[in-house]
Amino acid sequence: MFLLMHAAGTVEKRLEDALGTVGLSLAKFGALTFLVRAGEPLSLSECAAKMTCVRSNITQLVDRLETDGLVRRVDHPSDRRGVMAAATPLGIERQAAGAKLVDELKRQFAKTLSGIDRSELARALSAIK
Amino acid sequence: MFLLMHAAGTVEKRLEDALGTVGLSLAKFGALTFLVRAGEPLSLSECAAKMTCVRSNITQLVDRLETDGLVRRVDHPSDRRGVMAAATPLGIERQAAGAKLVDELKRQFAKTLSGIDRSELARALSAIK
DNA sequence: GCTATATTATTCATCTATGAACAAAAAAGC
DNA sequence: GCTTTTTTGTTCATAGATGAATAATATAGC
Repeated sequence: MFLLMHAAGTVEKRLEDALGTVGLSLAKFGALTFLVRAGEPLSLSECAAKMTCVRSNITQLVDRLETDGLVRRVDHPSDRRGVMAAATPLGIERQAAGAKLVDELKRQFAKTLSGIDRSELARALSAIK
Repeated sequence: MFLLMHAAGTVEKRLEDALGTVGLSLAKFGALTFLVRAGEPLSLSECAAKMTCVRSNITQLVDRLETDGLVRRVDHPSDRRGVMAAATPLGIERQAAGAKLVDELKRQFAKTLSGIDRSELARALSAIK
């Protein structure tokens, strides 16, 4: 159990370190990826739902992304309460750079697990609910 | 890779929830466990080293544990800079309660993985460095 | 149509974690 | 012995996450 948590922590740290070289954190990269993939502005509530976190977290995350110039807030067209977030061109670019690094890590990760039955591993991890 | 992180997150949340019922967090339980097992006051630097975290983190964690009455600070006998932390009787009690819950979760965890070759899983997770 | 209830984003307080800067004290170097 | 360096704990700023409380606006109920 603790081995699992430790392994995940190691992977997470690697991800953070890699993303750090392009000025991103895992949280920022995650949010940015959702926005880029959506291709259109998403309401902050949608973001929170998709990223399974609390709305106040998104508020702050978008604050930081906006400060970085990677995301901008847009008024919701029909709901005056609503605020939407959209990736800026710089945000799209940065996300792509991050995705490249993440893919590279995925390859390394697969290599590390070369001697292992990966579908079995996936089955084990999926069983944890 | 993300499956691994997600599984770990799930386990962690379960741990936090369980420990929450006795007024502990994973961080507090971890620190408390070190202190209880040591059986004697440990310097904050030792704590940081053993828990592989930064000293300022320990300062704050011990602050909170002290507020909870689970730990108390003791002057270092020979080094006037030094501060040591010791578990209080209440801290020892609380740690035991937490340990019980953690053991229960371990059992559940093992059960969840009943159809799986656990030594193989351990090997896979250990390979991640 | 107007009131009661929901939802939306924000703010605030808290927890956990990191790293930089700092003051006090110990250890090394000479 | 006295200076330099290192170590020790704290504080502060920052990031990330949660949950409670709040104000503004939508939506439901009647």
